[in-house]
Amino acid sequence: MENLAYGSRKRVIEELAKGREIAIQLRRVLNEGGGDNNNNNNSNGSSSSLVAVAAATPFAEKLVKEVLMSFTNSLSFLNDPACESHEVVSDLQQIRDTNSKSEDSLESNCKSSIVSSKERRGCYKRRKTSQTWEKESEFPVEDGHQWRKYGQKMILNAQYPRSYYRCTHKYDQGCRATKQVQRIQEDPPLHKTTYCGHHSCRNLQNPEIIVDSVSPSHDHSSMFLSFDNSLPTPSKQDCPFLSLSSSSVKRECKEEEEIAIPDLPPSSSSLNNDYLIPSELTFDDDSQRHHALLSTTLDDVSLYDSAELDDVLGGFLNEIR
DNA sequence: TGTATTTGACCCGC
DNA sequence: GCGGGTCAAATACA
Repeated sequence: MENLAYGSRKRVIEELAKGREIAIQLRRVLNEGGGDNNNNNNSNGSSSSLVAVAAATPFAEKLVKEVLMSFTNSLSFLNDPACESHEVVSDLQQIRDTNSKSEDSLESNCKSSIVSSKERRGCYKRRKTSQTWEKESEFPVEDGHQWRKYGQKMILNAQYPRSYYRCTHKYDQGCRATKQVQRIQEDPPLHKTTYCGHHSCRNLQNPEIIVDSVSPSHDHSSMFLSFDNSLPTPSKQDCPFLSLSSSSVKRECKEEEEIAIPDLPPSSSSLNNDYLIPSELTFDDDSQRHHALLSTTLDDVSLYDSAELDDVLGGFLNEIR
């Protein structure tokens, strides 16, 4: 964010602020419409709240649509090549190219294109420091993704070896996500997991949306989202990037659910369809839970219960500022 | 037999 | 030159 030109940065802040205000309105609407289930547990509460929710839904949809529009605009501003960090461009470009060029890049990264398999050992282009974030937990965290261990090393001044994992779909889907797990201490056991890069793969094992992030104490530059693109791509009628549709999507509430600023798609000028940012709005009236789902053909971002929107957007603003 | 893990070698950034 | 990240052959496992 530090690299943002002042004008674009201002616009981003304005858009996010606008989105936040709209989200606050939305929260009120949803709460008034029966979002507060705890107060509607009497015999008539459920049906009446459903009616209220149904009545409020069109307006709520409109509000959420505006929220999503704001986010989309913000993203498009951030996609301005002048604003986008070199790092992200490079990283995403590599992701984009991976599927079609994985073999080529492997070769091109070698000093010699004609080498034996034995000589190719260790022939790779080490990624420059990319966006990372860390989690500490008593046990290595189950984050819903499939990982394959590809290395382990003793680290200087570290008591325990560090394990290296890559996404199982590195080769079949070109996913470049990796993580490192290192035990920090024995008793009580404590592991630090460092994630590097985000998943561009479909997570077939666990289709639910996983949001990886950092605690507030972490540097915001390392904030990241982990996405899942297993959901259908909505149309893009409402704006070049945005559309609304309806489906039923439920999200499991996880203990460590956090929302983070996603890394950005390539600049809009170079966008191909894979990187457009449509969005999807979901209202699950039956369960009286409200969700808005932002999805991209590459990634999906899920939001939430209405009460979370304020926090989420407020967090975005704080991060920007 | 196919897949995952282990482990030493290799390469790159600092 | 050193330390850390990745590769890939060898090995383990289901």
